[in-house]
This record gives sequence, structure tokens and C-alpha cells, in this order.
Amino acid sequence: MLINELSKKTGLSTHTIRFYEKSGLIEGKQNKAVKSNNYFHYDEVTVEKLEFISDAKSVGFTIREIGQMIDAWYNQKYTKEQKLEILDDKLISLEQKMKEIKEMKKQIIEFKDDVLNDRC
Amino acid sequence: MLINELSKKTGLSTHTIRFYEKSGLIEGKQNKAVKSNNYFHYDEVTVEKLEFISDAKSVGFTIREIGQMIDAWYNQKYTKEQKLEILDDKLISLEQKMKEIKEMKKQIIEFKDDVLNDRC
DNA sequence: TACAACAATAGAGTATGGTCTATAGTTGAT
DNA sequence: ATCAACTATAGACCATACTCTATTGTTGTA
Repeated sequence: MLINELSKKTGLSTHTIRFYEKSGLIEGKQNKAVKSNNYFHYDEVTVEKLEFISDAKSVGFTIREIGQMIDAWYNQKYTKEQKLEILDDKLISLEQKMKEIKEMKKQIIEFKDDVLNDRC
Repeated sequence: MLINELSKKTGLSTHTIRFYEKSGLIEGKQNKAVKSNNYFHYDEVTVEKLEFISDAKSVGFTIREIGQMIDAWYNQKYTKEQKLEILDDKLISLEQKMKEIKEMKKQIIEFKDDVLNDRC
């Protein structure tokens, strides 16, 4: 599919998709047989990747971190051990985020309690 | 205390503290009796606030959101009902973040499983 | 063949959240 | 009195992650 269809499937703008492509997160393929244009073609895996990118972004991962994860899963850039290390690293950082969120929840609940009891 | 001491107590640079002050998150007081300088003085509540700001930032809240929470707790800018609404709103967004993190964990664990079993 | 809708590329512009520099003045110990 | 260490203010600069504009070229339908 071309970028417009990819955009419609993922809900991301063509600008954003091109930005992710420039950032190395996804990669379209140009058909060398066609000489009249240099349009990029995208497959279903790219749709998957973009969905993953959106999810990963909303939990706070940076483009760089997301790139590492994509490389650890879809590409042959790393050895098996390196891949596992990267993914474990990300799992640890998610555990950390969870802990911080739980702490923040506690704190906000305390705030609420203070508001309810006119202690602030 | 002056800004340097505040900086040492919180681990935040004086620049960052001044940035937060400009952003309306904290507020020092100038001693009008002293006419030779216009130094700002900070209290223990400001230390607390800065610690809260650091925690809130690391769970992904924006400066604006953090400002709302601080206003909902420390200030009289909002009614009791508005304060509770703001805090509940933030609790909901934390629940959402938790859900997303759990999903992401699942996905990364699947990735790991694929790596371990040479499925990618 | 005209033309709307699409494509690629380069580069400018925006928002957020800092971070740093320059300047000018103040304080406190020696 | 000197001077290092502090203070305030203004504004420049930076990184991240987009977002938009301008330009040029292509495709497909009427």
C-alpha cells in the first residue's frame, strides 16, 4: 500500500509516518521495476509497527527506545542475547513506571482526602 | 532559604527552579523590609512541591497538569468540587497509564518469547 | 488532455521542557 | 576594600517529537 492508505489504516498523518521513517522506525520499499515514480510501498508489518509505536509512545518510550525494541524484534541488527537484554531492559523500566504511578496514585488520594476534610 | 539551598535540597538546578517558578508551579517571597536586594525566599512547602513536581514529571504529567494539581491542593484558586474533579481526573489518567503499561508489558513479553524461540 | 488527488523531498515552524549565557548587582568572609 | 560566591533578569539555545509549507513530479478518472 502507499502512504495515504497506511495513514488511513493507522490514524497517523503522512507527515508523522514520514517522520518515523526518517527516524528509522519503519521502512517502505521502492519498486525498482517502476521507473516513472519513486513511491514507497508499505506492508502489513508496517501497520503493526506503527500501532506498536503509538502504544509505546503513549507509555512514554522515546523514539530511540522504540527503535531499539523494533530492531530487537523485527530486525537482525542484534544477537539473540542483545535482543533479550534490550527487551528485559524495557520491561524493567515499565516496572519502574508502574511503581511510580502507584506512588503518585497514593499521593493524589491523600490530596483528595485533605481536600475532603478541609485540611488544605 | 535562598534558591541555592533549595537547589541543593531538591537536586534541581537553580535554572530549573526558576523555570518552574516562571511556569507558576512554585512561588518565592521577597522580603520587602530588605531594600538592598530582591532575593526570593523559599519555604519547606516549596521543597515538598518540587519533590512532587519531580515525581509527577516522571509519571508523564505535563507542567500544566502538575500546576493544576498543585493549585488543587495548595491554593484557593478552585472550589472544593473543582479540586476533587481535577484530582479525580488525574487518578483516571493514572489508571489509564497503568492499563497501557500492562498491555505494553504483555507485548514485550511476547516479543521476548519470539526471540527465545527463534520466531523472528 | 485536463485536473484533482496523490507522491517525494527539503526545510521551516511549533510546543514542551528545560539549559545556558550575559549582564548587573549583592553578600559575606578576609 | 577586595573578591569569591551568590542573586535576579532577559533572552538565546537545545533536544524531542512532531507539523506544516513549498516545490516538483505522478497517477488516474472524466
